[in-house]
Parts: sequence; C-alpha cells; structure tokens
Amino acid sequence: MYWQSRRLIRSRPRKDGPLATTFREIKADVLDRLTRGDWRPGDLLPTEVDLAVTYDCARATVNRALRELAEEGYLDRKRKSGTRVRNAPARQARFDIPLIRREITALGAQYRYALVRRSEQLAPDWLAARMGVTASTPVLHLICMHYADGHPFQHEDRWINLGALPAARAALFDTVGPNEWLVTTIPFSDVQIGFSAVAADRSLADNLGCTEGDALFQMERSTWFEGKPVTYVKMCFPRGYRMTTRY
Amino acid sequence: MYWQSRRLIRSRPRKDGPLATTFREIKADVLDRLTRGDWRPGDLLPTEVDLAVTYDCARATVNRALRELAEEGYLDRKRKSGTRVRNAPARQARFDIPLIRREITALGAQYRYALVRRSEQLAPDWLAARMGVTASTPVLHLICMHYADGHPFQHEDRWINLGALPAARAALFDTVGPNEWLVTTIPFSDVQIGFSAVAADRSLADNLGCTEGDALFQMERSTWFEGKPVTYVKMCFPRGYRMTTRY
DNA sequence: CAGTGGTCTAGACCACTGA
DNA sequence: CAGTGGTCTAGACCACTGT
Repeated sequence: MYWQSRRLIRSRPRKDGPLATTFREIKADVLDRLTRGDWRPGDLLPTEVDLAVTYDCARATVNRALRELAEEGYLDRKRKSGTRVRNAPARQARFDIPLIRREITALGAQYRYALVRRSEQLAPDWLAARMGVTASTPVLHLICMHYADGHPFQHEDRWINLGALPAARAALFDTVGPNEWLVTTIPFSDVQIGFSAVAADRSLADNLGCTEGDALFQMERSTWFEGKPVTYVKMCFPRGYRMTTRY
Repeated sequence: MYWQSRRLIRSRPRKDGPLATTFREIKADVLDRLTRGDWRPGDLLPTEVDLAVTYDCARATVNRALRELAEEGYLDRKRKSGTRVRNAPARQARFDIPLIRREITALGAQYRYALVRRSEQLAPDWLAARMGVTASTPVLHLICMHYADGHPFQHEDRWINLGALPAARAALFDTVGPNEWLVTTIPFSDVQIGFSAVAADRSLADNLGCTEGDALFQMERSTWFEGKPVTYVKMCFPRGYRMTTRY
C-alpha cells in the first residue's frame, strides 16, 4: 500500500546514529547548541527544510520544535528571513495562580475562611476608574480572610460589579469565599493581574496580625466577561510570602 | 494525482457553513462554548475524532487546538479518559522579564547605570545555602543602581559565583551592568524567580531615595548553568512599582 | 485489551516579507 | 518575485490508562 511504501522508503533506520527524531529531542538539541554557544544571539539558524534533513525527520517535526522554542522566548522566527537566536532574552516567567484553598491544602495545612465585612455601595471614584464604569454603579464590597492552620495567610479586599452580576446580591459569602463562588458562577474572558508591594494600613495590620507600615506582598486582579467588568480584588499576604517559579 | 483527489474528495467546501476549520477558529469556538457554559467544568468533551468530523477537518488540527487550550490551563487531557474542562482554573500568568535598560528606554526615559560598590569575598552562609555551594566559595558582590531620567528605578544587589565564572573577576562593571555582561558572556540553563515585598533598609532607602521601612517590591533571581550556580540577584523597585500582565 | 490522546510523516498550499 | 515559515491533511503507529 502507498503509506507502507513511504515507511519502507526511509533512507536510514532510526537507531543508526545519535540523530534526534522527536520534536522533544530536537528541542533539547537546539537548546543545547544555544547554551553551548554553537549558535549565538543574532545568529541565523538553518531553514526548517535543512534541519529536517539534518535530523532526518519531517519538516513538521522541526517546525513544532522551533515553534515551541520561539514561544518560550529563545528564538525569533519570521517568514522569509528565517529563524534567529534572540539576542536580548526578553524571557518570560510563568506563575501558577491557584485557588487559595488549594494553595493552602497543598501545603498540608488546614484551610479556614472568614468573612470580615460585607457592604453594598456605589463604586468609589478610584474603583470606577479602574474598572471602567461610572461612579453610580452599585458594587458589593467584601473583606475576607483566609487562614492556614489558624495563621493569617491572605487578606482579600474584593469589589464585585453588581451591574454586571446582580446575582452576587443574593450570595452571602459567609462560608464560601467570593473567588470560589465566582469561578463556579460566571466564566471570564479577560483577566489583568498585577504584583506590587504595599505598606500595611491599620485594618490590614489588624487582620494579618502584623504592625502598621509592614511591607506586604500584594496581588491585584481585575476580571472582565464579555467586555463588562466583573470584579476587582486586592490580595495581601503576610511578611515573608514569596511567589516563585522556575524555568 | 493522489493528493489532488484527496482535496477533491472533501465532502463539503469550506465556505458552505459557519464551520471552523483552522486550529485558531477551533480554539476560539471551544473557548466560546466554555465561556458560554455549553461545556461546564468537569464535562467531558467529544473525542478528537468526533470533533474533527464536527469541524470537518483533520484530527491533527483539532489536536493542536485542544493541546494549546490545555497548555493554557482550560482543559485537562488524558489518554483513554479523554478531554475534560478544568474545574478549578489553576490558571497561569506569564510575565515578561525584560532587560532593565530595555524596560526603561521603552518608557521613553533616559537610562543611566551606576556601580555603587564592588567587592570580592567568600560566600556568606545564607548565600551559600541558597546557591548550593560551600561557604568558602569566592564570590563577587555588586551593588548597582539603574535610573530612569535620573530617578532611581531599580536597586540591584548581585552575587556572582567566581568558582563557576572566574572571568567575572576581570570585569569592571563600571559602565555596563552585570546583567548585560552576563547574558552576553554565558548562557544559562535553569532560572528561578521569586517576587516578594521587603522593607527598605538604610542602604536601600539611601539609594532609592525613600525612607527606611518603606515597602518595596523585590524580584529575586537565581541562575544555574550546567548544574553550577552562577549568580543570585535581588532587585528592588521604588514605591509604586507594579508588575502586570493580562491574559 | 481497547479507547483516547500523542506524535510523526510526506506532501501540499498559503501568507508574509525582504531584495 | 522568490524564499521561509505557518498550517492543513490523510494516514499511521505509539503510549498510556481505565475497565
């Protein structure tokens, strides 16, 4: 049959040499050459066709390897010009943003949630500006705490746009955190995340059990669904919290 | 010819309906169903073969769409079990980590670098522990400042393992920052990044022009090459600095 | 052991884009 | 306009893993 002959036509069996044949092996080999300095920043790599010959594989296989390396920030690819080694590693780091409950239980600690305050009001100016709504929009303001083995782990200061999500009015948030309620209630299409440092104010210090002015790690998140702002949240962590990743 | 007949065999021309045919269209359509709630968390999606029929395309095309959605954290794929909608979005955020010079010039500001201090010494215990070397390892300790239009933008506290990189001894670092020197000198194979908040000490406050105890955003980075620790750096930013991303 | 995803192949056409 | 990457296809075999 046709396809069988294609197989049999293969010029050289795989095990003959140290040649890479899977896209993972090609990725590893290319990365190796990059780290060993065979190919230096700015250098032009051989074309996909050439590499396919070198590695004795299909062009699609080379393509996948190079495409992923480009996605990971090692290479720059352009039609017609070819594939170059990135000269200024505009590298990217990926951070996993887990559910707080999961993060705590993954540490082997007991998770506890508490609602500190709940109030309905009109969006203050800064929030209206940040969310892109008018100041007369009704919002739900929640202050929550998350504990790990009884120790404060995260202070959550959340605002929910009742104009976009009136159902939140009926939710009590006394036993389930707003985040968990939100992810099971509505999907979201656009998220913006920010990391920064803030000084603890009176309320933060009280809730987190630290002193006023302490440096706290803060994560902010704004969420939209179908163009409408849904929620904005500031999450603060006690001293010593560190968000890490490796690549 | 064979391949032509394959083309001609196609049961239905592409423009006949609203069917998605490229992997991007399939991704968009699946995402749409996810956000619209057609497929809810935990639900099992049709198999690749079924979807290929639905979308009237090759299975490889469906595969790429679903594979990327899984990489992006929307789906969970397992052989034999099939593809499910992730119930707890363990979403990930990607941050670009640019060269400081580039970050500043991209803001349209003037970049200036200054070496504050340079000393050679033996690795202190905490550094030895963090890098995984013995305390008798010689290291180069550098304190540098990066300015944007004359304003402090980043304080860099860097340690270079002279055992792994003796060439650093000869580098002056008086006009070129250690990061730029490093990326052009040696490649790296493994990087660990961490974000946290710290209180400014005397020296940090002096250099950054803030007051002692101020909350500062800090990024740490450890780098290895071929298993050997190369460098560890703490970068601190003035108040108000925020690292953001969206997805 | 059977079903589902994971990957490879040979070949084709398309879409940019630099010269 | 021609070269290079981007993508699709039909088909095959492989590798897990639940039953």
